[in-house]
Amino acid sequence: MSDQAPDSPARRKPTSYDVARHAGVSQSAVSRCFKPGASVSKKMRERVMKSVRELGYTPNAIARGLITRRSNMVAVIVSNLHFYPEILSELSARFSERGVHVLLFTLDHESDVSRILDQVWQYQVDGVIAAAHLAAEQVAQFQERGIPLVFYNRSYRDLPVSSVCCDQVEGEHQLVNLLAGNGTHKSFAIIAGPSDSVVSMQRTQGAIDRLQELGVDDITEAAGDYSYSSGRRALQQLIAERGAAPDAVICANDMMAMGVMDELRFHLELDVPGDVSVVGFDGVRAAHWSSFDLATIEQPVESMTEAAVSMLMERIDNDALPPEKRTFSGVLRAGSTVRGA
Amino acid sequence: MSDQAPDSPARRKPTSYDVARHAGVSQSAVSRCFKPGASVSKKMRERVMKSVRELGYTPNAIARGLITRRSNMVAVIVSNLHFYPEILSELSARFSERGVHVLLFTLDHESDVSRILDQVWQYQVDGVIAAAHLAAEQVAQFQERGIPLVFYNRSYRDLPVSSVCCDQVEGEHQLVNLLAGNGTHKSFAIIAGPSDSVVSMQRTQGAIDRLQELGVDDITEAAGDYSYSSGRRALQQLIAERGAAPDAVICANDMMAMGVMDELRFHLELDVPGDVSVVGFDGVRAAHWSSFDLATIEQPVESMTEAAVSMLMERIDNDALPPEKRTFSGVLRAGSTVRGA
DNA sequence: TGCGCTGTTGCATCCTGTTGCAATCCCCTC
DNA sequence: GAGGGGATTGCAACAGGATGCAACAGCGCA
Repeated sequence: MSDQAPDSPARRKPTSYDVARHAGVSQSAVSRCFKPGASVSKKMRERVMKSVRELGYTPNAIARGLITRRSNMVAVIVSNLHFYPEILSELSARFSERGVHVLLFTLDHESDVSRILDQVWQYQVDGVIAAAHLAAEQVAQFQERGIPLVFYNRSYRDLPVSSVCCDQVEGEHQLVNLLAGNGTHKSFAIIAGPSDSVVSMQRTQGAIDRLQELGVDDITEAAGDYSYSSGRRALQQLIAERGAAPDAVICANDMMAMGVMDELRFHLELDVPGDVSVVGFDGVRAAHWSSFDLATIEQPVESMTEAAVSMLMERIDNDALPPEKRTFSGVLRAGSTVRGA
Repeated sequence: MSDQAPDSPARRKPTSYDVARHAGVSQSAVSRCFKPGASVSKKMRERVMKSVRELGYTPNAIARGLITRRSNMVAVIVSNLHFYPEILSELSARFSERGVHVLLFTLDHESDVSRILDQVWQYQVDGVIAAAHLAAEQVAQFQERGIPLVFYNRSYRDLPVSSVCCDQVEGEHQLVNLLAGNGTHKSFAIIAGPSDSVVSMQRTQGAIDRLQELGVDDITEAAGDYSYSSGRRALQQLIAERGAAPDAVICANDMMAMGVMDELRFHLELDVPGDVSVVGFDGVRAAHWSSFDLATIEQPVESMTEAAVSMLMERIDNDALPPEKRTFSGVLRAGSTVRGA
């Protein structure tokens, strides 16, 4: 009588009720067969699973999430500019091991943040990893709503939030020590990232402080946006300002450092490190390539992602855990872009 | 009497019932205030919204998805190796414009696929973008379940599935024409990607066919895994086999081409393009850098992602739409790695 | 055979919104 | 003031599975 073909491809997906009817048991029995550790006899489980296979049943994670108040999803918020693909796939893999799924949010403009957060609340995620800048009142909303939040590679000195970072200041000190080791560099330039980036601020300030400790006072500053081309532009601007290239350029990240290297070598006909030394920060893949072999600080990405994931999961399982900041030391990679190193 | 502090941070999130009670209206009225185009009087909407603000209510997308059978989530499946960050953020942004969220799945090993698909079914996603290889029977499951699927940058010649591709064969023809244009190249090498990559197969076969059309018969082949270092290794192996460097190296993607360039220039002391010409495929950012300035085919990433997203959305809204394959032409970028070009 | 204990199972209710339908309201017209 | 019609609003039935509690089965032991 029905006008729907019994095996039409658009037929309704089977539910636990369908399975229960087919197996001649109650719906709750079916439910229990999918709950690890539930009290189900072997006979019951086999009977149910047989029907499950025959009907092609898959539990509905949405419905489950509604009643358990656990969606098993976490949001990962990344701002477009500074995102390394490795981190994202690393995060995704590690969450996946724990049966948790990643809902991805990318930010084009900082103004999107509140719109994004609205979405985050709606989707009932169990927790959030933020690799983007949030305002203090936005951070406060997480606390109000009881949603665990872990910052990745940025920390808020005066806010009680969890974060995983690489020690930016220590890293810059290592780089400056490498540069200053043999006294061949007199003038220094620093190319910062975007002015609203706390990480850039920490890195550049770390470098400046160490330089000043060592008695250097010829320091010029410029800023880019973390991209290759912005590194090149910043260098041009810097040289226009100074009238000559500095002895060493300290860049807030590797991308800009590689831009600087290419500008020096291919457009200004200067040798790296013969004429100018260059250092970066991050340890991205391309920095290892023979074309660059850049001196940089390698962030321990694996340890950092593992830490971020486990911190978040712990806080999802136990909401009484206080915020915690974990800082990892970066590893100096000397490369061959520093004169005399 | 309650032992729960009234403003404890862990208090239950307000639901539409709480809002309704607070505003003195029915729960369905609250629901309608969040449904665009629903019949709600201005007075009612204001009254409800006032309570919404006062209680800090956010609709629960999970519960909504349960009844509407639309989760407004799509799964994006990427296999680790060949993924460009740009594509992912591009996809995420375009879906976001349409109010759709991205659930990210990354594949480490091909064996993960069926486990991943299981997760995909459970999460009731409205559709799937796959930038990974699926077996024919896995593709069939999508049809059975009525979940729209669009492949990104890989197509199945003999399967009725939707896909968005760059024309690999045409692109290779352009590259070979560029190389062969002035008759200075006699011997050619081809570095393919992994053997299970259909894209790599198409690209290398496209190049070989065109070379043979032009009467070239000195062609050596090797394979890498799409990575920079595998390009270098493949070149070494190739030279060991031939006894000398070929006149031109055609690489299945840009990463390997850059590896080849670096191996040639920095380890074999050969000039590019003076001694050896190199071409890639993809048009990744680094290919544009002055260090490489690689001859390659630029995939029209924006058009392709837009096409993938709109194809998927159309099929989510209308499940009667037949599969469609869309192929975009790549744009030749001459660069400066081809002798005499 | 009867009793108590442990391990299973089913019942009923709950989670949070959405929506068809019917009741109601408001305002205007006659 | 009564009647009519469209716009609003509320009621109640879902969507699909989780779970506390009570009922019950099976088994060992007296």
